[in-house]
Amino acid sequence: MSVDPLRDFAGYVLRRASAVSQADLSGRLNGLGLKITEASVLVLVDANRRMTQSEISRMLSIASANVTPLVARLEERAMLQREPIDGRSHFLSLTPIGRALAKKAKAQMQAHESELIKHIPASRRASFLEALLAIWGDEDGV
Amino acid sequence: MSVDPLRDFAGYVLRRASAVSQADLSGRLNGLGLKITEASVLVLVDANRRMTQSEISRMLSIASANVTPLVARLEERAMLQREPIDGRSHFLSLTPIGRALAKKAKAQMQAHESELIKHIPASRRASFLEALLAIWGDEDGV
DNA sequence: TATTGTTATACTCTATAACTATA
DNA sequence: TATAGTTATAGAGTATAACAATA
Repeated sequence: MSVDPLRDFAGYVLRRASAVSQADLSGRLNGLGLKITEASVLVLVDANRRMTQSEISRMLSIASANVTPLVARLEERAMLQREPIDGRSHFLSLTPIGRALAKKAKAQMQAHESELIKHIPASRRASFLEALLAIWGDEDGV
Repeated sequence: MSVDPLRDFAGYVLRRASAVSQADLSGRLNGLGLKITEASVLVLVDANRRMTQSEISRMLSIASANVTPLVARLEERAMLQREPIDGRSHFLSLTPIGRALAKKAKAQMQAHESELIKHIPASRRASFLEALLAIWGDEDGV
């Protein structure tokens, strides 16, 4: 049998765990015809009125150049509307179709979540989440 | 300010933490002219004699179709050698150049690791790693 | 001057199908 | 039949530069 020196690195294990997790979520959302980023945008816009693309860009850390085609595609599919507020910005809102999908997407995220944390003793879930947030939070440092 | 309902999902936070972590490691390896997957292969082959591409494929969960160009590029750059063992398999080994780079890559991974776990209280590191391994491990479930 | 949004482009990683050759 | 490796191709996500319009 072979040795895996990478298993000793939390960074590597984090990467692999994230890949497994994403594959699961991706499969669940596939049934709704949504990619992970698309579902994220729907859930985010559903929870906030008066969101702009630049806010999505900042909150999801997606380069604004990549938000444009993402939002455009959701608009094409009649899930989302754009209402001009000044000459350059638009408020985003969901259509009834978009709201229904956001709800279903969130349900899939919840189901995914349940499967995920099932593998962690209940007493350790809080500190697990805390650790992940600490790593995420230090975006200019880690 | 806007609400972020995604922050409540461990799966989402896991994804974001992994992205931040990978960006850091990627930057460190960039100084060596290596991508994360390339460095992973070098470290893995360095730690094991008689590794084949299919073993790399399984251990790193990289589709064999993607291992071919990855290994080919390392061979082109004189970091790695392939020795035929039967008509279809090859044992991989590092050249002196590859070994030197593997060592440097591992040092960067260690440095990355130190930065990463700095954000987690020492008493919680073990259970954090355990949780990630549990998520990773259940590849046919989560 | 800074911000919003856009276009074009390229890179990294991953995924699948179809194939050859060998065991 | 199963395995090792290859080729071609496509998709998802991310990144940057250059730009127009607006604040």
